[in-house]
Amino acid sequence: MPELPEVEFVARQLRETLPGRRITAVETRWERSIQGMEPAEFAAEVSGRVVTQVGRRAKYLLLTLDDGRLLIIHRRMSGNLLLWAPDDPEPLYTRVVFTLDDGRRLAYTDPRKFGRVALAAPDALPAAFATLGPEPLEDAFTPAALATRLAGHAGAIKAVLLDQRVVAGLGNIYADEALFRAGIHPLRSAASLTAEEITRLHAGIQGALTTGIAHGGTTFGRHRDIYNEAGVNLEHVEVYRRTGQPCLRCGAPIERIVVAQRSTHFCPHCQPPHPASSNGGSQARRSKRAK
DNA sequence: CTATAAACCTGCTGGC
DNA sequence: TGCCAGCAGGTTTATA
Repeated sequence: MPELPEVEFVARQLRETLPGRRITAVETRWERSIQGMEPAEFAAEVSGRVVTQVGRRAKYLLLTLDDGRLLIIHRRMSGNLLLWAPDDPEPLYTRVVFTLDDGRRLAYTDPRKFGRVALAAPDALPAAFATLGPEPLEDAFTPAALATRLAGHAGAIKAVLLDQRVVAGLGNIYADEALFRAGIHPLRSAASLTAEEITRLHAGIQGALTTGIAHGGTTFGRHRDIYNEAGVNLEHVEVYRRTGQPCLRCGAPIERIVVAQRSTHFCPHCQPPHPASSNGGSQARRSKRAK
């Protein structure tokens, strides 16, 4: 479930709460939620450590410990991190519990059990980290950088945007939103996009992500922040899960197709299938015959 | 390489 | 009301 905005929002909350706190105990309720070592070893290694920093890379949440190692959490489809006050009952679907030295606890909850918690040294990160693409909200991510990443990918742009090696952090919601903002059909070949389209896509990616973060992420099911509050970005999405509803720009009904096994939503008028001509985005009209 | 499917899991929703 | 098919924010692995 969580994509970059949902992970980033939670990282920001944890950053105000966790640094300086010591983890005094770790309990595992579902063994496979711990990756790479036995739960007992994990508990022994993590217990007693102080959290010094909170960070994020792609959809991974990174807690730096005072021995330099990283607690790496990936929520996958249904994971949440909930701050759990001493008097409250244990949250549903709790898989791992971190007890803090102020008496509060941080619960990793995950009904579907896809998410993973791991401990790793900075120079021995999980293999996936080595191939992650650029962070789309960092300065180095320019339209030219995006163009470089897309070059050579003949597949559908929607599928390419979901590839974490191309750009890190986009998932199904924000890929659809970014393509709508850019006026690009999800089945267009990534390699076929013009420089102008890539510039619009770059802006669409950043716009969709920052909007998502500003609204606490998109919740239509399970995403919650550390205080168990839902994000409200679902009220601000333009195409995701809006099948059959009128496009907010032109009124045409939003369509749903399947791309790379994922539900894909787009406006058939604002995101035309083939060429870049007759673009619904109202801008980009004249550059066609310039050459 | 690209592409598609299946696996990992459980819960929720909508249709009949 | 009850049951069942289908769907869900992600990633990895296996197969063409």
